[in-house]
Amino acid sequence: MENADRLKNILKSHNLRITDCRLKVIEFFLYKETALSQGDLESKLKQYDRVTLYRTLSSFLDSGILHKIPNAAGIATYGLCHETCSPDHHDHNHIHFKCNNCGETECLDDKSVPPVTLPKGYLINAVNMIVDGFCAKCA
Amino acid sequence: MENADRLKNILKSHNLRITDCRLKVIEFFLYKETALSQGDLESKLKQYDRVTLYRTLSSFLDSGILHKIPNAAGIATYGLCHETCSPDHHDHNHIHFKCNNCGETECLDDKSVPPVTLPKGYLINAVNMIVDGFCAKCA
DNA sequence: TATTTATACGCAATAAGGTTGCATTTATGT
DNA sequence: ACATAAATGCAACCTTATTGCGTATAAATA
Repeated sequence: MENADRLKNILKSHNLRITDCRLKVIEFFLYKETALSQGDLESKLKQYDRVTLYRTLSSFLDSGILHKIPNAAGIATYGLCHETCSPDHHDHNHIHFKCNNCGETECLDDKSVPPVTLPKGYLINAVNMIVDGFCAKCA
Repeated sequence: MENADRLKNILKSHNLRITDCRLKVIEFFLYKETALSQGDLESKLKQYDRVTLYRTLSSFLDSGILHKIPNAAGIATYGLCHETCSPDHHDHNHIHFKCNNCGETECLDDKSVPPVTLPKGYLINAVNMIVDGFCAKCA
């Protein structure tokens, strides 16, 4: 099946070994289309150890498959990167949206973050925008 | 001393009892002028129990003295609210800046978040912007 | 000012998230 | 098929987050 090949190619292109756990995690992200925390993975992929999932997320973060999404809850959440991201260069300019009803966080890939200026002397590395409210399904 | 009165008035105006711990916590926020986590408070205000500090932060959050600042680290951090904030209505439109060198997060009260538009069907409650890079001191 | 009472505090305990070390298993290059 | 570097699972530990409960105390009231 070509879908399986697609998943494998994502790993290959990021120089990661192909393992069941990694394939399942990527598949889950692609299926959900929302930001996920380690807890989300643990409850859905019970066949894998907490630590394995933790290290899977870490390796995906390092290799540019996932990016961390800031939130106020104090729980690390992750979103899928664009194809254009690599370990040394993340290129994210989209808005993150958190729904206060269903609790899901999603990457609005079509919505780019407006330019900002900072006070004199500040150097900008990256800009993150998190909007909360009600998503299209919950509004 | 009038400074003490200022601190007490902040508590009074938010309908909170005046206690040593609460005064010290507010004083610390005013002094630091940066966002703080519970861990920051614990290491500086060792005379109070962790739980007391935890509940102090909670009550300040509920009463509108503090607001939570999203971050990618997975640790809850808090910033002082404007005078205009109340329990039922937070009015924040400033940019948060996280320095990748000194690690401090600050509220750039003078810098307002640019307006954003979302896809059809979305309802916006609040917009949070976190910029990271190097602050004026570390650049 | 003394008394009452609702609230805050400190301690103990627990849950959950995050992280590391190590022995075993497995993916992949030869 | 074999060798080896990497991934996994388990145990363990640390930090942060959170609740219950008895005691202490701020502030309302008499």
